Amino acid sequence: MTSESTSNSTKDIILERALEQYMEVGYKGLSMRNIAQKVGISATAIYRHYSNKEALFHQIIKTGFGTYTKYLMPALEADTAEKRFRQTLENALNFVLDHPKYFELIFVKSDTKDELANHDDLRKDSKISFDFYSARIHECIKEGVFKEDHPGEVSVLLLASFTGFFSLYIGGLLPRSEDEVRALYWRTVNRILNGISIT
Amino acid sequence: MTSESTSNSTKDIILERALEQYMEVGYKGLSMRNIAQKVGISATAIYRHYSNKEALFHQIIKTGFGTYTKYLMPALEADTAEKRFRQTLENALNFVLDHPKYFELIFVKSDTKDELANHDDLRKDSKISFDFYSARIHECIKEGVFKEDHPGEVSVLLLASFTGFFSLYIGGLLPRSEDEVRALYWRTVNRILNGISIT
Amino acid sequence: MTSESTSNSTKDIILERALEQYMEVGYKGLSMRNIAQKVGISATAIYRHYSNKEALFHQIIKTGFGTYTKYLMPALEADTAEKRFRQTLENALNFVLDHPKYFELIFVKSDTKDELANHDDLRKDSKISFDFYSARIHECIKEGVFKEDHPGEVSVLLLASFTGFFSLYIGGLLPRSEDEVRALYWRTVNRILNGISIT
Amino acid sequence: MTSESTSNSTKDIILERALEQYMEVGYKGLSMRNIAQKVGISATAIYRHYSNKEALFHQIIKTGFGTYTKYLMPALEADTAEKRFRQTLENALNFVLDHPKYFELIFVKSDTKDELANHDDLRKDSKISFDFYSARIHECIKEGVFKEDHPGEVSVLLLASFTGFFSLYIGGLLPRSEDEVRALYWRTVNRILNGISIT
DNA sequence: TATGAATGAGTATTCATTCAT
DNA sequence: GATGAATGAATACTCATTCAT
Repeated sequence: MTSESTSNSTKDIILERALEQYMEVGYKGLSMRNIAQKVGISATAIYRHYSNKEALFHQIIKTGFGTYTKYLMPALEADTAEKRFRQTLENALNFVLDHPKYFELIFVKSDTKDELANHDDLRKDSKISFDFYSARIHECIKEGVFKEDHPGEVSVLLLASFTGFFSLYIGGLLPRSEDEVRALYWRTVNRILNGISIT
Repeated sequence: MTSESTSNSTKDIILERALEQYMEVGYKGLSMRNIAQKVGISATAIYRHYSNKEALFHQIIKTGFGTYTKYLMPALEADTAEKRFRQTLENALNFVLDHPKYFELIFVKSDTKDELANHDDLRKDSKISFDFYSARIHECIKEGVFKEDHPGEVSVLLLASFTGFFSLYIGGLLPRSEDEVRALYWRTVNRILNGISIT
Repeated sequence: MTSESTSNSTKDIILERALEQYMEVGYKGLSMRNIAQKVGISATAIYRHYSNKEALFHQIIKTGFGTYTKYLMPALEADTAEKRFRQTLENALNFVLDHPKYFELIFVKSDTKDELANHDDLRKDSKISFDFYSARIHECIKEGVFKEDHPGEVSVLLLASFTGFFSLYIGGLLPRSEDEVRALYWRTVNRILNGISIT
Repeated sequence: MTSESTSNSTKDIILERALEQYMEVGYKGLSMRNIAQKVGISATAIYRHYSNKEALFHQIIKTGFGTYTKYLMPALEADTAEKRFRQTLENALNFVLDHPKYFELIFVKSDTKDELANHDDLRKDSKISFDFYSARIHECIKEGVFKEDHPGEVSVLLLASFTGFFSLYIGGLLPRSEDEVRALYWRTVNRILNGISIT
């Protein structure tokens, strides 16, 4: 129960199966019946644990953001801004490789946006992870690791690049082997940091 | 409304409303009833124009790819590799600003991937636009506009960056004003080309 | 146009295709759309020729009875009761072999019974063919070809036997070759006439 | 209502009403809505008991064959081939009088043939009853009850006759009173066994 | 905690038919 | 004679949810 992917209670198993099914078919395709079948309980048993479909979905997103934050946070333990920044990139990569479905849920699925728009608590969770990223970049600029530049816009650039990179990975357009993806990731990071054009 | 995507036949109106609704709720949420209601015809009248829901969706995607390609192609008229590359970026930006829903459909929605997986004709359409992008980058490397580098990996970087940038825009995380987005886009392009770190 | 199975007018072609489709799927499965498609005209064009689905079906049955009667009648030309009886059996067999679908329509399909129940003209057509049969049997008893027996009950026996025989044939439970069926038919007729048990 | 086919569970009631409706309108005309209405439950409640329309129809046929077999089997207890044969005829008659709709379903309806063609288990059920019939006839020939004759062809004759007789009964062409039909049945049986013609 | 029965709204789709052309 | 567009009713089926047990 303390590990982020293992759990034993029926409630947690429902959540896991629901996440899996959601990633396949989206919110509208998410079916209490189908989840129940995968869990091995009756459809109505779910209502013992979640008051309705939306409450269950809400919990899926909440768990996604929580897991993401758990991955990012340890980067704070490094002792320089650059190390904290690079560790954040490493942690984000690990998150995506470990939980591609959560990444997709958080960064890609539009259902999530709708849910964010309507629920303050989720918006707060979302802000935490975005801000973490920005803070690392601000640090780097402040400490001279990056060129003197507009911190918000550099954040945009990096966030866009990494989100895009992961999207390509999720979409199956990058090499499948984890080692290859890791290596390509860091080469891509370096290209972005150093630029690709001649002058 | 004055843009080139407007048309008057019932068939085209259905297509437009279907696209709109698809972007809100995905394939599973796409409802023939609902489309019909928005168009102002009976639910079954749609079948006069599209044989079924999937045929309608297929046409949505096909039109999306077709429109995208129409935006990209004119870049070939420029007379240097770099100009063709920059014009391609410009055209892609215009496409996203003019047709954000088509962008989302093509680059983000997973339903589209399923459809691509099952239909050769769509896969061909998809390949055309991806290859166009790659070809521009290869040219630039070959002609010394970019550093000597692995062309495929530079493609990955650029594709990831722009896809990510547009995703942020679509997701509402960038300034709304078109002028501001355009300016930010080009500053971001330049940062990627030139790098952001000091050495 | 004078032959019972060939015709050229659209009206007749519709009738033929409708009969074919009816035999496959029954009245409820009979579809104006589907008939039209087989004929090669639009669904609504049928209404130029038949005022609605029931009128079309009515004509199918009427044609079926008419054709059956046309097969039976020539038996009257034979010069003895027994010859007329045997010729009637021969003609009925020919009708079934030539038009198995009409046989099925007339003797098996319950939709036909419904239609008969509601339409006097069809009931009259039906009576003509049944009476023809009975009349041949009455003749045979009267002229001593058959044992002195209850004519109505002998009719029942013969009608049951031949209807049943044809049903087995239609149902695919008898040999397929026409020659074999013909031979088996006559052996069966003789067994019925002569009995099968020892005493 | 006091007969052995009545039962009280919703599942069984659905089956009975479905059978009734099927006999009126055939498979295509069989409507889940309509069955539900007759049972007095909502249209969708049926799916709690039968996974879909075909599963329900399948069960109808299966029950029909099962019932028929239950009627025939006790004939085996008689102690001579002739008695077993005559008892089989008696049992078949009882089956038809008790369950005319099942008879029609099994021997007449073409939908059943389609279903048989596609489902091994039903085909097996069907074979059991046909073989039972044949076996009784073979016995009779072997034991000299019938003339030395081709057993398969005698089977055809008898099967055809009785199927045809019952068809006439079902079709309303025979006397309605059960006693009269029983008497006519046995007179017809005797006529078939003994022949009707003079020589 | 869990289940089975049931419901009512909603889904895609087919159909006979009408109407304007 | 024929068509294409459209309609409204009907069909099988799925779904979230409630309730009694």
